[in-house]
Amino acid sequence: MLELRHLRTLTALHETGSVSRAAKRVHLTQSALSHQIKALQVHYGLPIIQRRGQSIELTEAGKRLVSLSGKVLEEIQTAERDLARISQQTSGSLRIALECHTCFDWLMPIMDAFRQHWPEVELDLVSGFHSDPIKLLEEGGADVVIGSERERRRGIVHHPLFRFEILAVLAPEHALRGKRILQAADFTDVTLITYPVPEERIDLIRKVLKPAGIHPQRRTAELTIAILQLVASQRGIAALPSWGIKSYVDHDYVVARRIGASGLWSDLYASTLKETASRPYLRDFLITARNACFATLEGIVPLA
Amino acid sequence: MLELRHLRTLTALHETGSVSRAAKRVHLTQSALSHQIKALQVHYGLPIIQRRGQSIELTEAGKRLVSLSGKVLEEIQTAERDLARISQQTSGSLRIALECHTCFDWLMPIMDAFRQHWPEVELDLVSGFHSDPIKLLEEGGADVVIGSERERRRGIVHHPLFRFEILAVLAPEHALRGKRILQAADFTDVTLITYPVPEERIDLIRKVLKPAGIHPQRRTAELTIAILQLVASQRGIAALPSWGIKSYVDHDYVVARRIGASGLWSDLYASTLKETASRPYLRDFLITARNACFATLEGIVPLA
DNA sequence: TATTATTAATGAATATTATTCATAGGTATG
DNA sequence: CATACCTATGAATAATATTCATTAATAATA
Repeated sequence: MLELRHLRTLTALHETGSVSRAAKRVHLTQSALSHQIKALQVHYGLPIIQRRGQSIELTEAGKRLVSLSGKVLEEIQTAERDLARISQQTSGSLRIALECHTCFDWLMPIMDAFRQHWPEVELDLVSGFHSDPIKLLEEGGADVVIGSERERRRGIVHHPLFRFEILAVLAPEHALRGKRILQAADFTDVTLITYPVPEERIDLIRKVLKPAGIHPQRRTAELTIAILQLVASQRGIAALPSWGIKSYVDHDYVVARRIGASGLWSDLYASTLKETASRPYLRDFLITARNACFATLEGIVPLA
Repeated sequence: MLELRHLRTLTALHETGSVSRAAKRVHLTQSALSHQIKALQVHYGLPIIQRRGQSIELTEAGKRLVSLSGKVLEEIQTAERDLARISQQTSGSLRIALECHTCFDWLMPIMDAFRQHWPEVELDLVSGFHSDPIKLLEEGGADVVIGSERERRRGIVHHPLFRFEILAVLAPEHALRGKRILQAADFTDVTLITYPVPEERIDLIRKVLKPAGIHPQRRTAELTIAILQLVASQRGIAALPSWGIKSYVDHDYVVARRIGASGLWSDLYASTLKETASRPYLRDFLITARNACFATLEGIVPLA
């Protein structure tokens, strides 16, 4: 018999186009999903997915179920928001401090949706840079910090968002374009174009260049698009999340290269005080954020 | 985590107003439902139901979930109809033969809904009386017979619908009104008002009066309301399903009395040929019919 | 008012079912 | 042609839902 678990699987399947990726998304094994799919197909006497070589494709029946799933899961979320409202603790503030510049891109639409769902909650972005953002939480200057730290600290909870890859971005005519993978040494004589944040905040420098003793020149820009313009016009190399540059790469405005053999990856967490973590609107924010990210950002991977 | 099973339980709970009755409806034990409810309440940190003496009441949270359930289950049914259409076998005929006169009352709205959901299926009522309605199926004169027989016959499947009680209906001033329960002997000198069908088709006669050797006078009428008019004007007693007369009893137009200590009950089945039974639109018809009946008719009980 | 019949809640035992593990076979890629 | 992916599958295991047995509470009945 059909259960919500199946619907959740279906959407994951639809969004990832692969059983194993979908499995990661719903925190199960590939085998579990395979069995689920099998059961559904037997139950309805219809194929739900179809192997397309390496990946899979949803059949007509599968797509119909995905559309069902979309509606149903959304209705459930709305209902659960109402339940949260019934149980009170529904008003409060959600001031978000962003450690990661590019996160603006995906955060905006989520914030818009959130404002609609939780009109009673005061939603804000905390601007400016903060050397110790976690301290902000403790001092009450913010309610959530979105960043990549996961330092264990009592009273603080780090909610995993996702893992993403940071790629080097070069002009299509750049001398290094021939290399499939860039190593630390390749950055010796280049100018690095970054957001205007301290060095410790830039993963490429902290995790790759500094350990290798390399200190390239830096030039900063506020906006992602500005950074890409500088890159395209040969002023230097940038290191940006794969999902932030996809459309530019697809249009050959710039090219992207992996950094190091297994790539440079970064994990994103939403950190809150323990007490904030239990607030229903915060939980809803996290669920929505994760869903939206997995639905829109390509190439990201779920975290434990 | 919320699953469809919980939603199905919730609606049953809502429609029956009792955990044990709801349990029967979804073919589980009372204990199972009690555990489900507990789990939900823990999960949402909210009470879902509230004891009101003997029976229960849904809390605000519970009602919200019921409304969710309604929407969701309906969407699922629509989706499953679409799946059936995808898998073909979607057209055909559904000619219904009615053994039970009163069934018109609940069947009509169901047929209307069915026509909308399955425009390709030819839907009809087979009129007239048939001494052996099952024969109709075998001869291809009908696709479903709704009646109370459950004679085992190869190639025929009997799908249980529900069990209902047949009550004696009297005028409020009738001499027998003082008795809580009527026995066979009470019918000795009364006129029985029935639909114009053979005696073998009238449960009261077949199961109660004939075994007791009592043969009361009969007078017939085509419509339920006509029968009730005759009863109200003291022309005799009728025996009708409890759900068919409820509103008349509530308005004191007539009074209803149980027949025999444990009541006179009748089971309703929808019988089809084995091959017809597997058609998706037939399955959908059965599910819809059962749901609609349990939602509208009071005092009916699920069958195995 | 005592008695009986119902009804719901609960903990422990059981049955069922989902999930994982281990593995095999298929398909791209270099 | 080897390697790295992917999916499918049967058996073993883990998880969980359900039942069983019992208690407490409430309503109906004598």
